[in-house]
Amino acid sequence: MAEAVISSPKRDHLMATAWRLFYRDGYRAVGIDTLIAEAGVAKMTLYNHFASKDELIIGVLEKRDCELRASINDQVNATDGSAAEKLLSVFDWLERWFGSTDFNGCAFIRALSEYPDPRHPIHQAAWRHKVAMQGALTELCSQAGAHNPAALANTLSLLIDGAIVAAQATGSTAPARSARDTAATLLALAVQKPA
Amino acid sequence: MAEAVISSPKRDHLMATAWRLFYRDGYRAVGIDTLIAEAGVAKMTLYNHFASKDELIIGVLEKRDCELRASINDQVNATDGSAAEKLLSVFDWLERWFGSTDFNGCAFIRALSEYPDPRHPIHQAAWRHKVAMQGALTELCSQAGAHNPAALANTLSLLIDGAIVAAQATGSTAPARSARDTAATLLALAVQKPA
DNA sequence: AAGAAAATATACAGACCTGTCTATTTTGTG
DNA sequence: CACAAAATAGACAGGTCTGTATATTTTCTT
Repeated sequence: MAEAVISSPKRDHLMATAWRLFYRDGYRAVGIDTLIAEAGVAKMTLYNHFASKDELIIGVLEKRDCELRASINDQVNATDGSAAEKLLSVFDWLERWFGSTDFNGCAFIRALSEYPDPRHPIHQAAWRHKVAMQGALTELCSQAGAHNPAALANTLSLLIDGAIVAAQATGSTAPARSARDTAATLLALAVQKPA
Repeated sequence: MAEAVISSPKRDHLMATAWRLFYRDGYRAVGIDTLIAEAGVAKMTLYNHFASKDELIIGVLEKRDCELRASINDQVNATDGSAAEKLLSVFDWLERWFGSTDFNGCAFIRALSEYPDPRHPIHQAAWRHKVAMQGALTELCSQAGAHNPAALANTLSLLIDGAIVAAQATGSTAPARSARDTAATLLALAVQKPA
């Protein structure tokens, strides 16, 4: 018995294919027929695992949210040195991401773009990811000794999202370096000064 | 004779309606039939003025690019005070924008999101806007006395785009304030120090 | 008022969209 | 082996999509 239904090979394979196509081409741009053809799966298999395309998109985003945060966490844990160095290593992670061959911007920013209505469940799923990321960043800022960790995390979030957009627009990894340098400056100020 | 075709009432009206719908709902989400119904115009009128939906989108983006830069320019010129204050007034402009009822994120970031292929003409039109904005920002940074105006403008761009994304995700104007505060700090450092 | 240009309504092509239904085959388990 | 669950192919419904064709009417200019 054990939980059942929560995971199955077909379902996982469907989610992996969906992620790849949605991230490459966009959510509205990829149709169900394209998706199942690429996954090599019958249409009813998809609709037995997901109630609708929107549910599939939300599932993909939630899975990506988990993986992303786990990956960043690994990077931080693998970084030796001070809490400040750990925090800044997030920007090294960014730089590697920007340089990867399939980098195509942030799936969550793109979801916000394609589903701008705040009441739309996909919009909300993307928003939840942003909140979770801010929370993780705040924790890192706190450990790095910032006097106002939430405020610093908030500002670093702006830098990160801005860098992602710039990297997507230009195809360069340089924005990660700019963001990292600025983050280092801001962190130094946030540790010494209360505001 | 005089130039002809470059502007006409129908064409302008079509572009205005297209802008409103595309910005509200997304580029792929709005169909031609919806568009012409909303504009109260025959389909052939649209296709006599624009070769395709993509051309219409590009036209809308280019018009928006002009208007946006003109609006920011007005804000800067209307701001009395030092060059630094003029530069920072861009963030006041942002805050007003975020607070406007029809704010829905950045049309260009959303275009990048929906048309991720760098070879796509819509993607390229959005990219051109980003370049133009950086140029204008660099000029302002230079006048404000930054030792490396391009570098500062680059960083401020990250803050601005990050703030736009955050404002879109949360529906709050607060990111403009965070970005402004950080910009003020960075500007002060960039004026006194060479790097 | 006459002729040219622009805009109109309408139908159409051909493709794609999400989601459902059914009947059959495969797969996994006791 | 036998039974049940899962996956399959394929058709189908009812829309929507972009773009074209055509024939008519309106608008502008001279």
